[in-house]
Amino acid sequence: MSEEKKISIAVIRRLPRYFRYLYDLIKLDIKRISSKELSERMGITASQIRQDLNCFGGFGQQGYGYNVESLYEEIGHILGTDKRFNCIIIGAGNMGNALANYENFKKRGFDLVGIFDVDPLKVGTKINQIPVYHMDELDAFATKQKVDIAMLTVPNKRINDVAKKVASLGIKGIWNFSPTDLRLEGDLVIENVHLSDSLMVLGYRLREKGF
Amino acid sequence: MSEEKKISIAVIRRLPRYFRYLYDLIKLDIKRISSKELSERMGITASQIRQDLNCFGGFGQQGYGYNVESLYEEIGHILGTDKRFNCIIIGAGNMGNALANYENFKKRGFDLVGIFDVDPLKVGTKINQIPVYHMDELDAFATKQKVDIAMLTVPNKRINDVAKKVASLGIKGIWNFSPTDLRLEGDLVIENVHLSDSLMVLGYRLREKGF
DNA sequence: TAGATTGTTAATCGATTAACAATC
DNA sequence: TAGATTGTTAATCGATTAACAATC
Repeated sequence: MSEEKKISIAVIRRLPRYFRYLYDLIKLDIKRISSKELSERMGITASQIRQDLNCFGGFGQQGYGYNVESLYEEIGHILGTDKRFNCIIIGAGNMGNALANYENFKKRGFDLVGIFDVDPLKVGTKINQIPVYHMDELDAFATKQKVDIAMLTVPNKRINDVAKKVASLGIKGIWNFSPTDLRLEGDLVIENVHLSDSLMVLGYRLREKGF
Repeated sequence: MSEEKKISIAVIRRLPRYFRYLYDLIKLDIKRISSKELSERMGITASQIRQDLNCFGGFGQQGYGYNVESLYEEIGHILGTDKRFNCIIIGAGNMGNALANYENFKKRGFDLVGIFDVDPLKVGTKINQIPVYHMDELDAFATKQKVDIAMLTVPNKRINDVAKKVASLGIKGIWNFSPTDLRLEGDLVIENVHLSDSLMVLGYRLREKGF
């Protein structure tokens, strides 16, 4: 009966940022850091850093601060960079291409195992050494090989059908690049990357400032 | 001495989402909608919708609800979809390519006017009919033509220099695709799209659920 | 007019910040 | 030991939700 306190999504979304800053500190050969110093670098409060980290454990030491290397490893462990996920990309257009060529994902534990599209010109080719299959082959593929995450870069009008298909195959994670908010049965985990939304907010903030 | 109440960023970030849902309603030929109905579609509370919209004005009518078409236009106006921004892409790699081919941006008021890279094989070509210039030409380009937004898809190690350059040219908006958090002098507006962060959060949430 | 639904104020909730005792 | 800085509790702040009078 684990009595875990639920960690808020706001905290979780800050973890990759801590992870990045700690990595930079390692490269700068900095061995230890206080919440105060880190707060100045990151532009957040020291209080928030200590609160956030204490959701997961007492990684620091009074009077000393945090050991950069081991804190980096702890956060990496929390984020699961030591675990591996099998990923597929559905939609071999420009965005799918960009994702397939993004080398960092593998480093973070995300292995691209297949790319799917309906275009006969693309099917049978490879992108960054990963084969492009026809969508019709997805069922068989997902049966043979465990797929954890589907990265969806299909045209907006196809997104709902594709997402439904993905869910039906038991794939639990969706990284959605279409502007549509997916609403699916079951306990899937969906992360949206709404690029247009981000750009429109940029536009709003620019005009708000009078530019 | 305008006594405007400051609108929180949380509200602003929800606007594009309202905008999308209203567009869908128009396509469904729905003429009016109450905050209650909309809340059910969007999976948020009716209270929040009414609070959000009232930051900008009383767009509804008691006993009736909101006129879909005119609310869509109001939010579009707030988001500035009727204004135009000149944009450049710096970094003609896979992600730059994907952005250059993203047709939706123009529809939302964002005009791509140039692409910049340092690769001599790319300079002189066109991507989606937009010329690729050498980075050395950026100064002259920005002098001749007003540039509002720079979309940065350069390798991480070059991001700080490129951002500094962009800022020095008086470009006020940065859409940053590198994992680095930019810290710049002056009153720039920066929107970050940290893809790896998003993917790592997806990984965390998957493991949290036991997948 | 009666019913519906907004606009808006008040209550609640959660997240951030401040403070400080614990302790290295 | 004295100084520094954490871990953690308490206070504050802001965002979300509830409630309801205003009004179409």
